[in-house]
Order: sequence, then structure tokens, then C-alpha cells
Amino acid sequence: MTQGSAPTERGAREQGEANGVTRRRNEREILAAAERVFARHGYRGASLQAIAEQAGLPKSNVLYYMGSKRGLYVRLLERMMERWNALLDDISVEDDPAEVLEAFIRSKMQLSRRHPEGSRLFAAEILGGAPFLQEYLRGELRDWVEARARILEQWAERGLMDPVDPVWLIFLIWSATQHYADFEAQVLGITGRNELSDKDVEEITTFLTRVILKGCGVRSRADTPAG
Amino acid sequence: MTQGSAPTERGAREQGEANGVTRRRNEREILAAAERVFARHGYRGASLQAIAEQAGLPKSNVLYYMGSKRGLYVRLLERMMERWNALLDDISVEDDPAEVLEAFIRSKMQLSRRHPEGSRLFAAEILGGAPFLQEYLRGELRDWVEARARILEQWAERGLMDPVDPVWLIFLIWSATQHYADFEAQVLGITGRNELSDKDVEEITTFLTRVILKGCGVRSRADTPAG
DNA sequence: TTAAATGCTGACCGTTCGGTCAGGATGTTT
DNA sequence: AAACATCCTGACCGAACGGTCAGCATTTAA
Repeated sequence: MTQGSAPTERGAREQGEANGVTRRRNEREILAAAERVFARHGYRGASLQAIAEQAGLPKSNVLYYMGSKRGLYVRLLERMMERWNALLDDISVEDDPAEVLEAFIRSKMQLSRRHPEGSRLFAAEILGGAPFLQEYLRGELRDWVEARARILEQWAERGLMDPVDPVWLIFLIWSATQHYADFEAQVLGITGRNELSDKDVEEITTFLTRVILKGCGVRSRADTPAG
Repeated sequence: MTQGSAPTERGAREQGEANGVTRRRNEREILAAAERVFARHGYRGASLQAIAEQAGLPKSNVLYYMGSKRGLYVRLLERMMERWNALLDDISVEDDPAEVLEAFIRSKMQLSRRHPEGSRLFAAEILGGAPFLQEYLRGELRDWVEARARILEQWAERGLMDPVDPVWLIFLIWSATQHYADFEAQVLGITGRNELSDKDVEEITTFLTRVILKGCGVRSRADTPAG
């Protein structure tokens, strides 16, 4: 009665495969499941039981791999931060504002599309007052924004765009793109779609690029006669 | 041993005040506390215990007033929907696009500022897949957006603004304004502020109005020579 | 073949969850 | 002052929570 399962062929291991293949697969499965559950219910609302079920593993196994709920959550946040940091890594004042801003909008849009659960996980963390990310926001991310803001300012000084507040502009792009991941349920409900197609995303990207660039009076370097 | 509290002066009633004054105050207190807690932790992550503590009442009292966790949550959502529905209630094709769009941005910004917890509560609900608001999104709100989208289209036809997709435009305004409530923690962290002042909000509103109106090529009716 | 190391999980722990309810406190009516 | 209706809450309930751990299964090393 205490142990009813068959002695072999249990778990996800199935047949004896050498090395850490199962390990890697389980870990990946857990991280994906956890991202979904944390994104949907927030840190407190998420349960390890739900994560384990979605990963197709016993709860104990999740804890065996990840140590603790907190550790799993932090690991997911860090993974998302890495993805974000890779964005728009190297830009300079010499670059073309139109190209850079379009690239920013486009890559941010793709980040939201490629990792919607991760985007929502991040949003849920911020929504809850960023208890785990305070340090990151006030440190790394702040520097990231500051550096890019200074470049935008210099572009404005050179007459390549209107003298708008660069930080508000970055927030505008952030929010407009983030919206399609975080508020997906709303976007789909209002537009009556089941999902956003590649074509939809391309259309939205074009729309945002056009409106924001025009709104900031961005002139492509090619359009400007003199340096 | 079973009951150690003093026979009188318990609860929030304190001194005998006639009528439902205490009732109304308690109800208001509970709703405010619940909005905070639900916004921060989502539906599942919120606990009645935490809500009760923030309201300064025993948990049983919260259930006595509100019936159930679900009922309390739904009531908060409905209150927020009412606030939203009051927004930009009566506009027509004959109105001035610049005025209407600015009023939309401004009033939406004020909604986020006046009811940040409500805004975040709404955001958390959508983030979690809108389990309680599916119907509202696919019904009322969809109609709301459709009606305004048609007016924007007509403005475009009359040459009062660029022929942009009106739904994407509404989402752009929505996201840009919503951002300052939902991502408040991020905005404050990055800008190094403790809170957004009235002046900040006014500045952001002006920025958004300028960029979005210019980006959509909105011309004020006053600027247009002929009808 | 055996011993040690590692992978894995059912059973269990203390705590907290949403919700119920008996019954005392209070307000109103007679 | 007695009867009644309403307000309120401490004590309790079964369920679910995050986390621990003994102990079996499997792989690796000797």
C-alpha cells in the first residue's frame, strides 16, 4: 500500500540514456512550466504543484532540481534580464537615429513575441513592486537607460530629431511594445483574434515605428544635407 | 480560556454611533485594502488575511461584508470598469481630433494617477489571461474601441490625420498611459525618484500628446482651411 | 562484483489558505 | 424589560501550501 508503482520504467527517464540528457530536458521543461505559471499568477499565486504538473514531474523533483520556489523564480528573472541586456547592445552617436530607433522597436517587439511568458513574468514582478528586482532597476537598467538617453540627447542637439525627453521616449517605446505581450488577452479579446499572426506583428511594428519616429521628428541621416 | 477579550469596546465600532456609518467606513476600508493586495499579488496570491490586516479588521469581518474572496474581487473589477467606461464617453466625428486625442491621453493619464491600485489590479487580471473579464473584453470594451476606431477612421478620410490603423493607435495611447501606473516601480527606479510629482505627470502628458499627435499627423481643425 | 555516488520520489511536516458557524454583543421595537 | 433582528468574530474545518527526508533506483568507480 505504501508503494504501488512499478519498480522500473518510472519517472521521465524511461530507458537508460547516458549522461545528463534527461537532466537537461527536465530542467528545460521545469523552467518553461514555471515561467508560464509565475507569469499567470505572480510569485505568491504560483504553486510548485502547478509547475510540476505542467512539467510532467512530481513536485519533489522540481525542488530537487531547483532547490526552492524562490531560487527558481530568481533564476527565471535572471534569464529574462540576460535576454533584455542583449538588446541594442552597441549604439553610438554616429549611428543613424531612424535606423537605431526602428531596430529598438523591432527587437523589443520580437522579444515580447518570442518570450511572451518571460515578458509577462517580468511585468508581474514590476506590478508587484519589484521586490526581487529593485537592485537591478536602480543599477544596471538605470545605467542602460541613462547611456541611451544621452545618445538621444546628442542626436537632438545635432538636429537629427526633436528635443524630446529621452527617458520618456524610451518608456513610450517600452510600454507600446511590452503591451502586446502583457495585455495579449485584451488585444485578442478586443480585436476578436485567436492569436497575433506574423503579419499582425509586422503591421504593428511598422505602425509604431512610423508614428514614434514621425512624432519625434526623426530625420534619417540620409535626409539631412549637412553634418 | 476560550474567550479572553473584554466584553465591550471591541471591534471598530468603538462608541455607539447610529446608523450605518461604521458599515460604510469598514466597507470602504476593505475595498481599498483589497485593491492594494490584489493589485500587488494577483487574485491567487492575495490572501484575505492580508486584506483584513490592512483594513484593520478580523478576517471573519471581511467575509461577513464581502461574502467571498471571489465576490470581493469581482466587485473591485466592476468598480474599475465603471471608472473606465466614464472615460471619453461622448465624442463625435464633428469634434476636433487634436482636442479629443489630447483629452483621451490626459484623462487616461489621470485615471492611472488617481487610481493606481485599480489600474494595477486591472493589469494583473489581464496579465493572468483575464479569467474574470473575458466577457467584458469581447463585449462592452470591444464595442467601445470599435466605436472610437470608426470615428478616427472618418477623421483620416477627411484628411484631419494620417490614415493609421485606429485600433493600434488606441492601444498605443492605452499602453503609454497605463505604463505609469503598472510599471511605477520601474519608472521610479530608473529615474531615481521616490514618486512622480504633479509636474512630472504634466510633463509626461505633454510629451505623449505632442509625440502621438504629431506622429499621426493630427491637424487641429483650426489649422485646416477648408472643410 | 561490489561499493560509493548520485538521481529521484512518496510520505510526511508545520503553516496558511478560503470559508463556516455558534453564539455573544449591539440596536430596535414593543 | 423583554423580545427580536442584526452585527460581528473567535474557533474551527478540510485543503493546499513550501519544504524535508528516508530510502529505493540507477550510474559510476574500483
